[in-house]
Amino acid sequence: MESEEAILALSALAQPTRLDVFRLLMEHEPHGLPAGEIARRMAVPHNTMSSHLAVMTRAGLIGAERQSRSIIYRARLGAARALAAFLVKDCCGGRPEICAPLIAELSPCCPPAMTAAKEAAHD
Amino acid sequence: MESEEAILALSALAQPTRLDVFRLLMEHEPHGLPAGEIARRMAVPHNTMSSHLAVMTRAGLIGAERQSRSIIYRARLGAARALAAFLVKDCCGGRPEICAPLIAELSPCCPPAMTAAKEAAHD
DNA sequence: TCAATATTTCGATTAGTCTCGACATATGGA
DNA sequence: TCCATATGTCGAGACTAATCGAAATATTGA
Repeated sequence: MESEEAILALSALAQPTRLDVFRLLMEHEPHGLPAGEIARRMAVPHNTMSSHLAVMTRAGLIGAERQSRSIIYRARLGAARALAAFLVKDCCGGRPEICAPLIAELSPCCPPAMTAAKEAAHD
Repeated sequence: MESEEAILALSALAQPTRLDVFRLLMEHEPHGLPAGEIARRMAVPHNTMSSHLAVMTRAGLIGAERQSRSIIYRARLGAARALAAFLVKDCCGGRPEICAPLIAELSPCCPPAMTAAKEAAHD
């Protein structure tokens, strides 16, 4: 991920409504939610939400697909992962020891590199 | 990490100069760099840089310590890790399988669950 | 074709951010 | 104390983002 791309994603998420929308859409993976439903749940006018969704789409954080009259938005989990990786990647270049604790922090909820699907059922 | 705190960190990093400064300071861990040196390297007036550094400090991304006439800034790696974790944490709640790939993505550069405890002592 | 629904675009207002010159503060040494 | 160095604060101008009413665009079904 390039800096310019990261800046887009960071500014998209650096806004309360949009951050909440992204989290909402993450919760609704893989089905997604229609634009109107998102606006209703966030208690934001539909046109305001529309511009927020446009910002997030431009940043690559979400994707849209028309389904009859509705437009279904879905979180792009890969984008979140890429951004998270970007934030700690630099330090890894020369010194893996610096970001190793990140793995440790995430590992409790997501056992790394093994039968994650089964082992994590106790969560 | 709370949303409000995350928003502060995200907006702090959602600006080209500040993102570059953060990466620069990451590279210079654990020694840090004086404010003037940062401004010089980024080719930005010292007062402009001063306000950027203030924003980042307020967001908890960097820390400052006076050393004689200079003020040495250092990246707070824990903040970067916390932000990265925040970005993927929600999905882990119900479905670890969604963020397991993040671990996979970071693992190549940072072998997980190794000497993390020993190496992370200085952060 | 017409009306109802779902979403986006336009336009204007308001609020916030970025930048930098000028000035202020803090430190160390002569 | 006085000066040089290092950094921070203030204030103004230019730019950008957020919000939302009103109008425009798609889609579906009668």
